[in-house]
Amino acid sequence: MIGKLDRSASREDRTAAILDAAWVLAGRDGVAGLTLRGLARELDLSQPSLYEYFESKHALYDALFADGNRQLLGRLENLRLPTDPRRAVKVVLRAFVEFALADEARRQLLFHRPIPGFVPSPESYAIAEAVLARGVDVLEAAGVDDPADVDCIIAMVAGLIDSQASNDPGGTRWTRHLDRLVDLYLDNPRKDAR
Amino acid sequence: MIGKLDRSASREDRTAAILDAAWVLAGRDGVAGLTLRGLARELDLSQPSLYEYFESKHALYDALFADGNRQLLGRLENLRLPTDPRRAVKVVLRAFVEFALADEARRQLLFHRPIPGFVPSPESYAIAEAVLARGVDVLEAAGVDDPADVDCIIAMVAGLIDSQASNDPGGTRWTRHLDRLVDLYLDNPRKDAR
DNA sequence: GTCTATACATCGATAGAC
DNA sequence: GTCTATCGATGTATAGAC
Repeated sequence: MIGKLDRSASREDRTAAILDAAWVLAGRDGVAGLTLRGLARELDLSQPSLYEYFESKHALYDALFADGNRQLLGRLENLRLPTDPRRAVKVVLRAFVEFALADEARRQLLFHRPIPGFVPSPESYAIAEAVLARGVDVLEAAGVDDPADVDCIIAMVAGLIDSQASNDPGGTRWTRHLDRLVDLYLDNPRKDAR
Repeated sequence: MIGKLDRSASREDRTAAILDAAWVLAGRDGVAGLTLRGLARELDLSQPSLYEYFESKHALYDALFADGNRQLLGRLENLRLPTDPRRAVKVVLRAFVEFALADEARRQLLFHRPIPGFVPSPESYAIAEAVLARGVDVLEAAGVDDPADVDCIIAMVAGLIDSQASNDPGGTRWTRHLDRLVDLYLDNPRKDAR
C-alpha cells in the first residue's frame, strides 16, 4: 500500500497523488507492468474511479510522460549556469544524465517507447521539445553552430545514458566520461572551421 | 497467413519455421505485440501446441534473442576485413550498425529490453557476448588498449543506432557520421599516450 | 465522485483426451 | 504431437445506486 487517496484534497492534488503512485508502481513492476487495477488497489480506490481522472490508460501514460518532462524542464531551468559556455554545456548535460539515470521507469517512459501503441500527445511532446531546445541553446552558445554536431552530441549523451542504465546501473562506468567527450566533440566540429 | 507448419519436417526445421514466423509477426505488430495465438494462427497450429516447441513465451523470446545474435555473429565472421586495422574497425562497426537498423523488431529485442521480465538465458547471452568480443578484438587491433575507450566507442555506436532508429528511421542523419566519429575516438584515447 | 457489478475482449498457461 | 476446453489474469468500458 502506497497510501490512500486523500478525498479531501483538491482534484488537482488527487490527480498528482495518482501520478505519484503510478511512478512508484512503474518503478516496482516496470512501466509496461503498470495496471489500473493495481494502481487503484494501492490508492484504495476502485478501478473504474480512475476513469474520473484519466479517460484511458494511454491518457495516464501521457500524463506521466508530461509529468516527467516537466520535472526535467524544471531541473534544467533552475540550474545556475557558469558563464563559460563550455562549462555551461557540461553542467546542463550532466544534469540531464543524472536525471535520466535517477529513475529507471521514468527514463524508459521519457526516452524510449516502452508501451506499444503509446505515442505522447502533441501537448506532452511539446514539453519534451522544450527540454531539447534548452540543450540546443547552450550548445549553440558554446559555438556548436552545425546541426549535425548537435545531433552527434545528443546521440553521444544518449549512448552514455543507455549503456550506463543497461550495463552498470547505479555506477559511473560510462557517465564518468561525459565531460571529456563533451570537450572532444566541441573541439572537433564536423567542418574544422578554424 | 505466413505458411502452414510442415509436419513432415524435422523438429529442428519446424522450430526454425516457428521462429521465422515469429520474426515476421514481431516486425508487423512489434516485439511486445507478438502473441502465441497470433503466431499459432499464422502457422495453422493450435496455440497450446506451441508449448511443444517452447516451454513458455519467454522461452520463445529467448530463442529469438539467440537466433538474432547468431545472425549477427555470422555476419561479422563472414566480413572480409581490410588489413588496415582502422579501416577494419569501420567495416565491422558499419556492419553492426546496418544489421541493427535492418530490422526494427530485431534491434529492439537484441539491444534493448522491450519485454518486461524477459532476461536472456546465460546460453543465449553468451552469443551476444561473442558478438561484443568480436568488436573488442578489432578495436584492440587498431590500438584501443584502454577498456574505457572501448566502452566509449560502443556507447557512441549505440547512441547513433538508437537516434537513427528513433528519429529518422530508414535515413542516414546519424549513421553518416560513424566513420568520422570512429576516427575522432581512435585519435583521442583517454590518456593521450604520445 | 465513488462505488459495485458486469460485460467483452485479450492474453499466457494448463489439463486431459486422442 | 496435437487438439479442445478451460482457467485466471489483464484492459476497456458501461450501467446504475448512493
